Amino acid sequence: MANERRDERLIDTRAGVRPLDERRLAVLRAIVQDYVGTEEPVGSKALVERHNLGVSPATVRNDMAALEEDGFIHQPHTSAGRIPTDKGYRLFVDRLAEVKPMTAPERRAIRHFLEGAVDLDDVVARTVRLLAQLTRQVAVVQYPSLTRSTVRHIELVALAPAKVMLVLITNTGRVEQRIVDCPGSVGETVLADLRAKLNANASGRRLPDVPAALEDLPNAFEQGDRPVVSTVLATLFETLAEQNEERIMLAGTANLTRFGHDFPLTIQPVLEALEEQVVLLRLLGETAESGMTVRIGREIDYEGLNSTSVVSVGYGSGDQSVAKLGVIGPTRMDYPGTMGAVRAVARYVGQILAES
Amino acid sequence: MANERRDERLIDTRAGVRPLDERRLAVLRAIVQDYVGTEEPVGSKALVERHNLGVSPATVRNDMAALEEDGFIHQPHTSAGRIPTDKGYRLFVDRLAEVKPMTAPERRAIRHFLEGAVDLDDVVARTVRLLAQLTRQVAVVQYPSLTRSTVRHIELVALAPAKVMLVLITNTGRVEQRIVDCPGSVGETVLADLRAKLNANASGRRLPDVPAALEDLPNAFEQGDRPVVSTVLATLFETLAEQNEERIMLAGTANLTRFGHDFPLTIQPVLEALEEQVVLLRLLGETAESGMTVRIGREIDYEGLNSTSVVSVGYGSGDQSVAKLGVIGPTRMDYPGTMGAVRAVARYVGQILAES
DNA sequence: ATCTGGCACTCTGCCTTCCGGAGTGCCAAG
DNA sequence: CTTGGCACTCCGGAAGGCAGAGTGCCAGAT
Repeated sequence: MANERRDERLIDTRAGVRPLDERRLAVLRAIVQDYVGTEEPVGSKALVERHNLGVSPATVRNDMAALEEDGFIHQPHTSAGRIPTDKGYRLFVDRLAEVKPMTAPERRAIRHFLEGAVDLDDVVARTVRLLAQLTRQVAVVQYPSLTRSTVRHIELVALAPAKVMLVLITNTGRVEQRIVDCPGSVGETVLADLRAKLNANASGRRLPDVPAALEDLPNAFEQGDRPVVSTVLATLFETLAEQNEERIMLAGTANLTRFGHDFPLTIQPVLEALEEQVVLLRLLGETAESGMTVRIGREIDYEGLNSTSVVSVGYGSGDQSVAKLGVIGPTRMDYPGTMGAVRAVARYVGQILAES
Repeated sequence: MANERRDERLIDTRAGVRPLDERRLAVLRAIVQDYVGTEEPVGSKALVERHNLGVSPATVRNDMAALEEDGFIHQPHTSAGRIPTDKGYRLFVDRLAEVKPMTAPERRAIRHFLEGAVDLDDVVARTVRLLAQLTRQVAVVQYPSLTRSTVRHIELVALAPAKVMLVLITNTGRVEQRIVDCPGSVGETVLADLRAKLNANASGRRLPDVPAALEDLPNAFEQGDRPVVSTVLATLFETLAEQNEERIMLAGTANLTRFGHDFPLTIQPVLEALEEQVVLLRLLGETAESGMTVRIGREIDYEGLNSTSVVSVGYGSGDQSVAKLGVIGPTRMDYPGTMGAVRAVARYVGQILAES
C-alpha cells in the first residue's frame, strides 16, 4: 500500500499545497532515513554526501525551505539541521516508503519460533516477544477476540450442591470459566440436560449471537428448575459481555530506553500508558479492519503517547481478523522495517492459529 | 583513612568488628533516613540539624569515620557527604527499622479495594496494582501456586471423537486446561468412567501427590481403553508439572522513572529483568518460607538487579503460604514503609483468598 | 576519656565565557 | 532553476572561576 500514488507528478490542488516534485520528495525521504538513523537533525551538506541526489547543497536547502514551509520538516532552532514533523512522517509512510519484507531466513525463523507454541497463551506470549525482538520496540498483542470467535463447547461442572462451574471454550482455543452460585441445589440430570441444550443451541455460533439464541431456554425446563437455569444463563451472558474487555500482552518495554535523550520525561507517560490495558485496547481498536494502520505522534489521541507512533494490524485464524497486534515506538522509527515485521508476524500467527 | 586505629580501645576482638554503640547506630539510622528522603549524600552538619542527636557535628563526623571504616557508609568522593552501603542498609533493616504499620484508613482501603475482585485473575491484578500504588515501586505478584494447592475438580470434555479437553480446577480457583489428542476415538461411557475415577482419586489431594495416586489407574480399565487413559493421564501429569513454572503479574514499571539520575544505565537492565518471568520467579522463590525477606543490592544474585532491593513475602489462603509477592525498588527505598505495605497487602490477599 | 569548636583544605556543582563547527538564508552569476 | 560564495546564527563542549558543603585533624573544654 505504500507508494500507490508516488509518480502522480505532483499537484495536489488542495489548499496551499504546492507541487511536490520528485526531487523534493526524495529530499524528504532522505531526511527521514538519515534522521531515523542518526537521531540528529540533518543538514543539507550531509544529505548530499550520503545520498546521490545529483544536486548541490544549496539546491537542497531551497527544497528544504519549501518542505519546511509546507510543514513536513522542522528546524529545532535557527541554523540547525531539519527534523521531520509528524506530517512529514505521514507523507513518508503514505507515499515514500516501501514496506520492507522480511528475508526468507527471517521468515523461517519466525515461523519456526511460533510453531513451538503449546497453547493459546503460549502463542500470544511468543508472538509478542518475537515482535518486540524483531522491531526492537514495544510490542502489543491482543488475545484473539471473543466477539469474533464462535462457541466450540460449553461445559458445566457441579462443584457443590449449589455451585456450578461454567466453562466456555471458543474455536480460537480460548477458555473462560466462572463459578455460579445457584439459588438452590442442582440435580445432575438437570445439569446434564442444560449442558446438552446449551451446546445444541450455542455451538458454532458467534459469541455475540449467543444470548439471543438462548433467550427462551428457561421455558424448556420445568418451573422449579427455571431459577437455576436463569442464573447459569445470566452468568454465561455476563462472561460473554465482560470478556469483550479483551486481554492484552506486552513485551519489549526495555526498548524504551532507546527512546531519546531527554529521558524520564519521555518515557514515563509511555510506561504509564502501557500499564493501562484500556488505553492499549483503544489503541489497537482503532486499527483499520483490513490493512496496516500507522498512527504517528499527534495523530494518536492519547496524550501520553503523543510522541510515539503505533503500527498495528489485524490478524486472524481464517480469512477475517479476530484480533490486533502492533508495536509502539518513537515517531522516529524505521517505518518500512517495522511495518514489514508487523505484517509478517501477523501473517504467521494467523497461520498458526488456523492450524490448531 | 588516617585514623584507622583511633578508637582502638573499642575494637572488639572478633574479626575487626567493633561494638556499635547506641549513638553510632542512631547516626546510621539518621543517615539512611535522610538519604532516602533527599537522595543526596548527607553530611554531619545537616544531620545534626535535622535530628536531635544531642551532639555536635564534629562528634558525628567521628562516628561517621568509624561507620565508614566498618563499611556501613561510603563517601562518593572526598569531602562529600555519606551514602549508606548495601551493608549499611542491611544493618538498618535488621536492627534499626521498625516495620511501619499501615494506618487504619489505609487498611480499610486495601481491604475494600481487594474485596471488589470478581475472580482469581482479578484478585491478582488488583493486588499487584495496589501494591505498586502503595509503595510507588514495581510490584510483583505470583499466582497462587499449584504445588501447594489441592485438586478441587478434574473435568473431561469430548470435543471431537479423538479430542478431549482436560480441565483442572484447584482449591485456589485456578483453572488450567489442555487439549488431549487421543490415540483413538473415546466413548462417552469410558470418558464418564474416567472422569469419575479421576475425581475419586485426586480430589482434595495436593497437586504433587496426584501422579502417585493415579499411577495405577489404567489397570482399572479394559485393555482396549488403556492407551486413551494413559494419554489423558500423561497430559494431566504434564500440566501439573509444567504449571510449576508459575505465572506472575507485574505493575508499576512507570515508577522506575523515579529511580535515579543516571537514567538509561540504571533502568534498562531492570526493565530487562522484569520481562524475564524466570528471573522474577527465582527472585520470589528465594523468599523465606515464613516472614518477610529483604534482599539488598548485591545480595541479589542477578546482575541486572544489583542496584535494587527486593522486599517479598509469602501469602496464602489459609495458614500456609501458597505464593509470594513483593516489590522491587532502588536500594535507596523507604524500607519501613515498603515492608509495612507489603505485609499488609499479603495479609489481606490471604484473607480474600480464604473467603472465596 | 569524650566531646567540641576551630581551621585549613578539598571537592562538587553551577555559572559564565569562549570558541569551533555545522548549518542556514540570501544573493548574484552561470 | 541551479550553484558557489558569504555573512550570520546558534549549539555544544571546554575552560575557568566561585560559592557552598563537607571533611579530617587538632587542641582545648568537660
